[in-house]
Amino acid sequence: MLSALANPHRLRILAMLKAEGRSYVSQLARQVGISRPLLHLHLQKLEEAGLVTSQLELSPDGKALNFFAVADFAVDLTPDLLVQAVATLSAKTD
Amino acid sequence: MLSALANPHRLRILAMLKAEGRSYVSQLARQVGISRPLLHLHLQKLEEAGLVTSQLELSPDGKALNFFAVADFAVDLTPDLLVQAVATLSAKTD
DNA sequence: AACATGTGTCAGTAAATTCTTACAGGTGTC
DNA sequence: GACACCTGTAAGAATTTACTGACACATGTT
Repeated sequence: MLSALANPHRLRILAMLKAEGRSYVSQLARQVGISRPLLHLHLQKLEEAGLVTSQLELSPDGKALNFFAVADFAVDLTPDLLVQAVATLSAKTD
Repeated sequence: MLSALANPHRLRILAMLKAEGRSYVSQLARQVGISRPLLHLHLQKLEEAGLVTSQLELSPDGKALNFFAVADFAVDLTPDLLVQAVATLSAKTD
């Protein structure tokens, strides 16, 4: 999840989605100013991290649009929380 | 700062420092189980991000030891905060 | 002097990410 | 059918990040 946030493009995508409320892939690509395949990749990572949600819909003229929106996350980033996170990742008995 | 946290080694370093209170480079390298030059690199990134602090001291037998400790940070990771962060990074007038 | 401890840095390589280009499929309109 | 939209994926290039091994320097002990 932290690696998903460690990228300017992805932060910009989140900001844009937050501003727009929701947007579909091609439109969002134009808004952010990056290619559609690249956006698709970033959206994948964001969705895997649970930071955005997708919802496939049909427009009035029958086209399939994949809408994305920011998930409602809230994490208190402190040293203590990171200690817990590390315990989760590695079950090493040093 | 987010990229500094987006790495298992660095999270482990923070966890170890939090557990030990403080530690110097060579000792910490042994504790975490990575090479000293590599640890040095990670500590650099952590310090640049303001997540750790360093303090050069002299041991009783005259050796210069560089002690590190975790900084007392607290960030509330929410969509709204990220929007602010993006505004800081890019002053683009779209 | 040779050794063990500590500090840092630099060059080259390995690996992971990021990005582009090209492809393949869908529906509706001219 | 050709075009305009939309969707996805996959291969290869380019870039960034991570890592190793060697070097240089310092102090105290054998």
